[in-house]
Amino acid sequence: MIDRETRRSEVEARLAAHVLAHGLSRTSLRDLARAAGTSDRMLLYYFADKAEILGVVLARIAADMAALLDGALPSAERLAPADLLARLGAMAGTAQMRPYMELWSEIAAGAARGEAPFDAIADAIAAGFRDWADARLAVADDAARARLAALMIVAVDGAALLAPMAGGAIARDGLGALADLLARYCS
Amino acid sequence: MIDRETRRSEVEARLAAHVLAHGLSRTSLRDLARAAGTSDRMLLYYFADKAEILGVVLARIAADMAALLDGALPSAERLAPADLLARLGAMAGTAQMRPYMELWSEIAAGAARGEAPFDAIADAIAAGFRDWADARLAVADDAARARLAALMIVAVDGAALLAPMAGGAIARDGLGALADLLARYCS
DNA sequence: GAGTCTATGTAGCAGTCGCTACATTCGTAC
DNA sequence: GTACGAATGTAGCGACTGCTACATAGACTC
Repeated sequence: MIDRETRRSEVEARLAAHVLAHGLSRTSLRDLARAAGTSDRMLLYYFADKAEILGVVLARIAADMAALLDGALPSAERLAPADLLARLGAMAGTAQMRPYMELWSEIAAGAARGEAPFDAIADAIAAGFRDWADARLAVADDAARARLAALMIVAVDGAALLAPMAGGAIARDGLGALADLLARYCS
Repeated sequence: MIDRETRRSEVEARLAAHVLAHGLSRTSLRDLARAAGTSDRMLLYYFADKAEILGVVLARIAADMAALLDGALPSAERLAPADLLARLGAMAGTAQMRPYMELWSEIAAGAARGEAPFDAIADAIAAGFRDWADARLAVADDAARARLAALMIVAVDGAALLAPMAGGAIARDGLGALADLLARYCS
């Protein structure tokens, strides 16, 4: 027999892949179990209940996304606002990144209704986003940098939310207009 | 007995109020019926099935929101980008407007997964937003105005999505930073 | 080999879901 | 009054939900 913790970790990884691919709508215990190659009975052996499953899985996905972001743009180099926005916008449109953004908007919508565990996780993810941007902006003044970091996140999240609509035109035009503004501001 | 169309319209209004207040999570036929003061049996007498109910109700809510926006800021007067953003941001934070924005993020999340009827409705709402902003921006060049309108919508939607997180700080700071940028650009 | 603990299967409970068959009441036309 | 169609109630179906009681199989200790 295989060690429980090892097996649980494997299951966790498969669950994360499934949730990332299919969102939060198809997450009954039986669906999740099928995706993880086990039974609902075993899921509730590894985890206390469904809420713990979602919490653990979403936390893992958030960590994966953070690692992906860090890998794509190391915190060592700092960019001008317009450049960082361009990089962010390009990354958010990537096939690799899109599932994360779609899931993120689902989590955010759940958090808006105050549903657990989405509210806590959404808070952590949003703060992570902002810190990530703050650490990569080449802006001397602390307060100004924090505000610009917030703007980056607001714009990219808004674009992600609007990406499916009107063929992505609104998201594209909005980010483009902001990039123009930022370029003017920095020169 | 009351005329069927009259009764159906009354039910529709109550359903809209309920969905607006509670979002899409508590929308079982029995929940909806209770909120409308009728029975699930009667809902399926007025409407073909649950999908039609949601479609009709969401369309009605979207129309209400459009009317609310028009009433708050008539299309007669055109504003500078920074001013329009300030007005939009202030309105989105209103107690009257918040339920619409929360529901909007739920609809957008559903649309991102391609679920009917959210995809079609989301498209219509997003286009309405953009046209609304476009008709109120005091910018001479058509292309530039369209891009700025898209930016308004992207920013306000991003802020709405992030409003529940970190006490609203990210949304507030992001919109503030953008307002500064726009003010500088316009002067 | 008996006893014990962990891992897993089987079966099912009580509740909710969308939806429907059937029966009944009511207003109206004749 | 009677016949009829429209409106409404009652009851339930089959599928799904999260979760659990019970049984079993295997590994380990003595």
